[in-house]
Amino acid sequence: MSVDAQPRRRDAERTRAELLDVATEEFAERGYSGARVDEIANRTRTTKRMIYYYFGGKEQLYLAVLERAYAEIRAAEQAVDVEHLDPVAALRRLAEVTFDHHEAHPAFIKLVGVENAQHAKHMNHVARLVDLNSSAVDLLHGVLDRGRRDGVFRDGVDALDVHMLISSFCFFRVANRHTFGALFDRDLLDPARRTFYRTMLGDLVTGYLQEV
Amino acid sequence: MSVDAQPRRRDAERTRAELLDVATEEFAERGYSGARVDEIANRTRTTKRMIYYYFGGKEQLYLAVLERAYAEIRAAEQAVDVEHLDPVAALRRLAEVTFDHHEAHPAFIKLVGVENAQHAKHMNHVARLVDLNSSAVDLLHGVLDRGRRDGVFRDGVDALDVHMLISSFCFFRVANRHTFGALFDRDLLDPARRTFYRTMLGDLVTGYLQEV
DNA sequence: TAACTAACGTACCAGTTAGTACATTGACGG
DNA sequence: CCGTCAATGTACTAACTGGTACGTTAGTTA
Repeated sequence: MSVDAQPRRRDAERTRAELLDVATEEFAERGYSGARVDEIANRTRTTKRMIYYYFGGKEQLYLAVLERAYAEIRAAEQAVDVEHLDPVAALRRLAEVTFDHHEAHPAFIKLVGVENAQHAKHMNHVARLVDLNSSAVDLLHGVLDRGRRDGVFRDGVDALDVHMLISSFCFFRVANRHTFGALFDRDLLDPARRTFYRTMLGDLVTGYLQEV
Repeated sequence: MSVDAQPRRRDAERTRAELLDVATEEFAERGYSGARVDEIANRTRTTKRMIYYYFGGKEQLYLAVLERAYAEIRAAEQAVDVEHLDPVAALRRLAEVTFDHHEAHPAFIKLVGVENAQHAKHMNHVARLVDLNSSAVDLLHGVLDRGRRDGVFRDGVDALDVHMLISSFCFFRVANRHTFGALFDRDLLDPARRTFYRTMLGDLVTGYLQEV
């Protein structure tokens, strides 16, 4: 049947990774209950049997997908060098990195939505995610502190609230793109408006930190 | 079997409404594919048969749920009297109404997420939603115009972008409550922080409209 | 009060889906 | 080159799930 009847090659790592890649797309696109293990398997070069062999079941596969997705985004954030920038520029930079990452990883955004739809019940089983994420806020905290000492930022602003502000803006733009587009006929991801929204976010955040 | 073997009462409107209510919860909680028609029916005083009798099927029931949810939120928004407030206060008021509504209607927020997960493909079949929603932005547009004439708001700010800003903040707080709580150990819906976030949103929006 | 119909209930079916029993094969150590 | 086992493939199944055929009943009207 198959034209390229390649002799079966064995590569545990590749099979595992391939399953994770396809499962990420599938869970992001169809949600947890909407995703089909058969469909995931069919889109790889291996079979459904391997999902159970490597992960144990649909739920554990989902968990592995979630864990890897979060690990990736936090790794990207950690790569940002913010020390050599003045506080205002550093804050803008952090906002922009989040902005860019959300735009570049829609599957991750969707997974966040999927996990929230399930009240984040799986996430609690992935304790190490907490460490990863708190480091993201630590970075922000440092910048705000520095800005306060320099007198360019006001007092009493919590880093976590700033993080929430940035995330909410970036998240909404990607996650609710479709209903927003349907209701208001505006594509929030239109490349022509990208720079504008990126700047708008920076203005918002720095503006908030400098309000009287 | 049934203790209260009440003689069967017939009430088409009530049966329909009950199905809609339960279906709203079910679709919001479990998503479109996660929701079960049997489960919806079991949680009402009627049977699955009635879903097909009144709505035609699972998909049409979902559509009816979506339509009603949107109609309700827009009706609430229209009730806001904004004319007698000065532009800054009016803007704050609009933001607060959105804030309150998001908090009071988590099921609606979840439905928005569910619909986006499906690329808003159902929403396009509900054309009249567009009218409802554009009126929400018209209100905002009027306030911004008035503020510009009074010289308290700067030029070049689009009402739809302000609407997006307000929505993103309110939406994130409700929709991503669970992952945010799991990762950062902060409940965004904690009543003790409610006033703070409500004020923060007002500060953000008015601050953005007054930036240099 | 008989006839009629909207409203409702029951029992079932066909297709789907997560999961598994069991057979097979490739690669590697000795 | 052979034994061994990790890795893989095939063929199922039990449970679920949306949908429906068909019968029944409450309320209304002639």
